[in-house]
Amino acid sequence: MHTKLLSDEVVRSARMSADYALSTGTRPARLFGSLGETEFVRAGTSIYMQDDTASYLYQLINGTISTFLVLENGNRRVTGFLSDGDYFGSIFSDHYQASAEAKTDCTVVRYSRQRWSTRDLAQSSFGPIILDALENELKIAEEHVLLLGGVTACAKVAAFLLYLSKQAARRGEPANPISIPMTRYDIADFLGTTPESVSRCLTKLKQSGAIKMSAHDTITLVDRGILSDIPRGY
Amino acid sequence: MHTKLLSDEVVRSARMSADYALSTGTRPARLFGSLGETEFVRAGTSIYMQDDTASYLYQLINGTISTFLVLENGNRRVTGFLSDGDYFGSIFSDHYQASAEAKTDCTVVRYSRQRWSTRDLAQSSFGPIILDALENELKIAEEHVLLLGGVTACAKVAAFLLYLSKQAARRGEPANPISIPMTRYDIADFLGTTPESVSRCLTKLKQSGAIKMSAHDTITLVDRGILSDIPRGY
DNA sequence: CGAGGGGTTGACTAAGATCAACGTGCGTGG
DNA sequence: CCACGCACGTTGATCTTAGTCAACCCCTCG
Repeated sequence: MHTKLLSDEVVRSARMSADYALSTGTRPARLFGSLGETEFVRAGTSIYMQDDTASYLYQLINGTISTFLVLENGNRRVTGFLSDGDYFGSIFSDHYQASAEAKTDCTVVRYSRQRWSTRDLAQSSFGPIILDALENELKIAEEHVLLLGGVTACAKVAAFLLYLSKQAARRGEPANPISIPMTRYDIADFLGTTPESVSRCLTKLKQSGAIKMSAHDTITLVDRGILSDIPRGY
Repeated sequence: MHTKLLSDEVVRSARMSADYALSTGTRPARLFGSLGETEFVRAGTSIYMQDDTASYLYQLINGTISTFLVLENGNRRVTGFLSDGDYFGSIFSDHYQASAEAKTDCTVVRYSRQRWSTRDLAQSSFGPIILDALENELKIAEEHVLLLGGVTACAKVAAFLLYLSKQAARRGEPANPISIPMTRYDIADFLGTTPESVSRCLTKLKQSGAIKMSAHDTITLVDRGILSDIPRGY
């Protein structure tokens, strides 16, 4: 236990980039510095499948990725939409708990887990970075719980739009005309509703003037007050 | 960075108890060995409130605790029901993200966070234990997402009963006549439904022979097959 | 040009939220 | 010790919401 896994220099540079990124409000650009392999993934491509051996730990550098799982009854559940800087890859498990799929063209850094286990890495000087990854995963799940707990479908959809806007702001993009890289089916499976309901709610929000839709995948948030507090019989 | 915070002896004993507990299928009895203060909490008592300064990190030794938060619109969301061994107390934040309340008489160990931050502790020899706590928090949130994503209210309630049974088995209690220490309101706020719906679903499950209720807070799971796969028009 | 996938809308239906009444157990105070 | 209040639980009646089935539009791609 507590073996020295990596050279101090590599560790220092990785930490530096992480600190820098955090201080500027964006996310660290690299997980393991030069140790990770950068990979480019085309939109619509699968990155890994549920139950596969978890050979890599990933960090998303650029783009949007969805993670989802298929239940025994055949239902699909989207467990998260990942944004720049997010870590993914079932950090505690030796098999992927969900499938991961690129919704846009993406850049990811992947790091082989063959040689070192996550727990060993956490013991090494990389501990703080592993902690960042865990904090990240936890925040995603907690945010998801809040969205899923919403009372009406419209409340969920509105909260989801605000969530996307916050994600965009986090990675330095303008928070207002937000782009929706995922399909209505993805959104529905994420929010625990149906694509039809998502569509209807967007229409209602559009009619009430809360949002504007320039295209199916481009939405402008006009009145955040309405979005953040959808009344019952909206 | 990486200062030696705690004596090796204390660390070793804490690790030993954690390893022992994990190997027997139960949870570690103590987080920080003799460093934590043991506290007894009466049923119905608040342990801490949302937005308070997070002075302590907690581990539940015995009993059931619920964590919940109140949204701006006044809605309450129960974010988790904690069981023996579970860690809680907003590990990454300096203010509690939710309130915590004892549903039964409880024994907890609390550890002051005044002197050492969580991240510093993770860097110390306690790293593995902090990792356990994080893995624990993550599992709770992921489980919650699965329950909340359920299609019908009855499916959620049935899944919730199986979840409680699994929790009971984890802490070595018999998995079958399960005790329900929380109210229907708590369950409803946890599952994203209403107390009336919870009650109705339980009645249906009782009528179909899937469960038996000896009291409001004692349920026997009779047919787990029914519970694990509730059809649409149940 | 046709096929297919995603998106929207409409009509219908079923699930569940709401409002309300009532029952039960428990604790407190007369 | 009993009576009362109160919180929780259950059940019923009603009505809103949203899931389902279906048609149609639009766009892209072969």
